[in-house]
Amino acid sequence: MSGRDYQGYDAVIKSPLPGRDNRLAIVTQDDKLQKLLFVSHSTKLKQAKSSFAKSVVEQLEAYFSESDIKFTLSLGPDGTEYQKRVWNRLRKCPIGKVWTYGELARQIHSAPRAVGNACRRNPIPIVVPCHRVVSANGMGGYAGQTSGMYMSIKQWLLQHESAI
DNA sequence: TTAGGTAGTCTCG
DNA sequence: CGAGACTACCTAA
Repeated sequence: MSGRDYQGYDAVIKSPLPGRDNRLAIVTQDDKLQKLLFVSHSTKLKQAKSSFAKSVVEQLEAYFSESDIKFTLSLGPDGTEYQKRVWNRLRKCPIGKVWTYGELARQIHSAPRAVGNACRRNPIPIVVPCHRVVSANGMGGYAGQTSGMYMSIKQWLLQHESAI
């Protein structure tokens, strides 16, 4: 078990996402959301440990039930300057809208491949909506994969948001 | 369909 | 550091 084990999580909740990794583990630091991880359905659930973690839980649950809520959480992801530039820009992508890697790249004067690299390392999926970035011809990837369970999650999220 | 271009990051040495 | 490899890509031919 490398990195944090589940005891390091500030909360673990159930989600309606498809697949085995349908629980969400929340990691905060100094009242900022630092990571959101897809963890296995066998991971122990955990009550929010702080009032900030509780508001993360509430907003996620609202998102799953209504799909068009806007997250108002301060974020503190670890990453390079460039990665944070990509993630910050991505937060401006409205619900129900989809950008291509190329479109996002033009907005920040970069290149599509580099954008894909940064999205791949997004530590806060859903809240930083990397599922809204697709390729010009296909779906792109999600959570580092281009097929499999995480792509199903990406599709689920897009479908959820288009069904407003 | 593929070749070549792109920007950022990672891995060796 | 430096070269080379590796991407959740894109465009032109």
